[in-house]
Order: sequence, then structure tokens, then C-alpha cells
Amino acid sequence: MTFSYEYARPALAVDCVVFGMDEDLQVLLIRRDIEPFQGRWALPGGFVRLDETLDEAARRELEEETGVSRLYLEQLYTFGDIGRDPRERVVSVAYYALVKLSDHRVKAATDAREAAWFSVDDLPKLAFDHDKILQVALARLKGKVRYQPIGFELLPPKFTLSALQKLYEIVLERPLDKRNFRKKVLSMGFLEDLDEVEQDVAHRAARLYRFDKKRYQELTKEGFHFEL
Amino acid sequence: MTFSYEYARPALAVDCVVFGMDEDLQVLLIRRDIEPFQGRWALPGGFVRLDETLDEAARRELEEETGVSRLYLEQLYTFGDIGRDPRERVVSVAYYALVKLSDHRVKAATDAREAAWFSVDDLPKLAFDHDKILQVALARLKGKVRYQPIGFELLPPKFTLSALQKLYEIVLERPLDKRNFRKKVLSMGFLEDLDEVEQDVAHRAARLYRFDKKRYQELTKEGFHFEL
DNA sequence: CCAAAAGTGTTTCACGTACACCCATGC
DNA sequence: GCATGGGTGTACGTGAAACACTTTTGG
Repeated sequence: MTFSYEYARPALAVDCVVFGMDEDLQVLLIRRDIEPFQGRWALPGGFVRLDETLDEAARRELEEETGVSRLYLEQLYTFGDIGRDPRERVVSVAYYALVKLSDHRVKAATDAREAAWFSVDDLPKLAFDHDKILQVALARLKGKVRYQPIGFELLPPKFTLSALQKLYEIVLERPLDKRNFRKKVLSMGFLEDLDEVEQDVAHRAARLYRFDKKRYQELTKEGFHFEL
Repeated sequence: MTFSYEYARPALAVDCVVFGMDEDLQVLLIRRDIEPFQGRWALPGGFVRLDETLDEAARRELEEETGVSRLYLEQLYTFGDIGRDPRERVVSVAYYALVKLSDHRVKAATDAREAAWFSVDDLPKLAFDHDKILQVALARLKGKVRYQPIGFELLPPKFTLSALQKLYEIVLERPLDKRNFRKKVLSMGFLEDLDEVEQDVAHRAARLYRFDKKRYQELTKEGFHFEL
């Protein structure tokens, strides 16, 4: 069965840049099992179906290819350069996603295709223009993390202030002052002190906090503006 | 002649939100001369051809439908909801553009189609989901104008500080202090004092300035960050 | 001379930044 | 008891915000 149209149409795809935080910032890639770029690492993605929105397509492809399901997902940019796919004209709506690595560490190699996490500091050359897409995603993450509380999407539900600080230092690529950092994030008033401490550490255990999203939204309504 | 594909494809379009600054913030619309939404006002736009990038498609449609040519153009967001076009599935890559009204005041009604400027405070109900696209564009403009020097794209090459301030007051929807505003923008060091004054005004003539883009880029390289 | 907008400085306060030491815990 | 990271307060300086009067020009 084929589909015919009066005018030529580009194919429409979605591609996802999935970030996770470990010792450093990681990206989830899959190895292509068909030409073109067979064997090369690429962003998870695929073609958009007629009965699903772009967001739905992105979530479906992620689920199918990597098993990753619950995540923060946001549209990034649409890439439409003429020669970006050597087979034919393909326009790709890129998304970036943030996941808690604690939830997804194992699932990386579930499906038929090989999937793996790579440090953003040590990436292989990617298929298509996926290098470029990844750079745009990184720039967006760096920019957005400062004025939207999206960093918490990369952390487990309970985290220490040191873990939060380390996340910001990694994403922003600069050291932050411990006392000033704590003063600032605590003064914002949306971190709930859980009165628990981390377990099994070989030093003084740190207090655990959680991001109180409800409280954050209340504050935002009152005119509060997150910034770090 | 028709084009056939193995899988169904959505149609791919571009739509443009063109902003201009007069007494208030204006948007350029065209009246649809065919169904669906015949007679309704809509954003200029059209389908993407296979031999042009998305940016090129946006510029071509703008030129064809409104005569507007030299402008600041930036991709906004891609809209892909299922029922957004009643005929069939259409995914639309939206752009927003900033033009100097001084250049384009006349051309509004050139082409076959009727084109006109509307105040953003007094808009008609638009075709498709164009109301939504316009709201997203407005939000983007409001956000971006504060940390990127895009406001100058809305002003003539020579402008007064009062005109610049009024622009910011309109976009940000709040009054600004005259002395603080002047102090701040002048201290940034990319406004060139032209040693000229405006003509034909019924009061004391104000000095004219221009945005020194080269200087701005130098400063940016040195780590300077625009913010207002 | 009147109307209309241009242009100009100082004070105050909040917040960002820099900085060093003691504490708790596991081994 | 020692190594490791956790946790805490103050002083200083910069920059944002508030604020009112004089100047210039055309009509």
C-alpha cells in the first residue's frame, strides 16, 4: 500500500536527546542497525505517524528504542536542512529529555537495538546531523537550567544539597560556592527538608531534601522567579 | 503528477508571526481567500518545498504574501496537534519575525491577498490554531527581549532613547524609570551617539543613537552579557 | 510664555560574592 | 585518630531602584 499526494512532501521524524546525570552529564544513544550510518551511534528517534502528536511520537520512540518512559520532555528545535539525510528529505523535530538515572540505569540495553549512555565529554561521532542537534540541546540545557527548576528532573526524588550543587557545577561548567549556593536555594522556599539523611556513606551523612513542585508553582503564581 | 510514499506523511508548513512596533506592538496578518476559514485573518505561511530549508520557506512565504523582505527571523516552535487543520494532518514550523515598520508600512496591501497590521491588543479571531501560535510568539518575544538585543530590530536605524524605552515598556508591559533606563543602556557601551537630533518635533529635539552591532558582538566575545 | 518632551545625579537598600573553620561518621 | 565530606556566618562592594527639577524647542 502506498500514499499519494499532489505535491512532494518531506518525511517527518522526531529525535530525542536524553540527558541523565551520573558522575558527569550523560546522553542516551542507540547504535544504528541499518544503513545509512549502519553501526554508528545516533539519537533515538523515528518517523511521526498520522495519528499521534509530535510529543506522543517522541515518547513512543523513546519507549520502543530505549525502554525509558517517565521523563521530562520538551521540544527543542526543528532541523530541516536539505541534505541532512542522504536518502531523501527528512525534517526532524528534536526534543530533549531529562531522566533520573536511578530509574533507568539498567534498561539501557533492553530492546533489539543496542542502547548506551555516553558522557557528553566523550562522545563518538554521531549519524546524520545528530552532533549538531546534541550541541543545541546542550546549549538549551545550560541556558534553561538557570531560570527553570529543571535540574531536579535529573536527580532522584530525595537528594542532598551537595548532589544538587554538583549537578549545577557540571551543567554550568563552573564551580559554585557551597555556602552561597545553599543560602540561595534554601531561601527560595521550595526545598522540603525531609529530616532524613543519606545511608551507607563513609563520612558524615548529609540531609535529604525533595523538590516541592506544588510549592514552587504557588510561589511562581505569586510572582516569584527562579534563578540561579 | 502525484508523489507516492510507502507510509503516510503529514503535510509540512511554515507560519510566521511578524511583529512591528508603532504606537503599540503590531502583527502582520493576511486574510484567507480560500476554505477552510475563508475570509478569516491568519498568519502568513504555506507549505515547505523539497528544495528549500525551513528558514528559506519562511522567507519565501513572507515575501510572496506580504512583500516583507529584510527582517530578523527566528524559529519559534513546531505545532503538530492532530486536528489543527480540518482538511488533513498538517505540521507547521512557526517562526517569528521582527521588522522595522518604517520600512514596511506601505507594502501591507501589495499582493493579491489582503494583508494588514493589527495591534496585539485588538486582534480578530484567527484561522486554525494561529491564536495559540501568536500567544507563544508573544511570550517568546517578551522573554527574549530582556536578554538579547532584538528590540533594535523593531526600531529604525536611528532612534531616540525615549523610543527605545517606549518599546521596552510596551513589550514588557510595565513602566520603566527614565533615568535608570538611560544610565543602564548607555553604560552597556554599544549605543553610538550620532550627534544628530530628530527633526520636525514640536518640542525639544532628542539625540539620535544607533545600535552598534559590531561593538555588541565584540563585547559579547569578551564575556559581556546583555540584560535589561 | 506655554506646552511638551529631553536630559541629568544622588541616596538607599538588597543581593551577590568572597572567604575558613568545626562537625559528624565510618573505617 | 584520621580521612572525608557536611554544615555554618559575616563583611564588602556592586548594582538596582526610587526620586524631581531644569533645559530646550516650537507654536
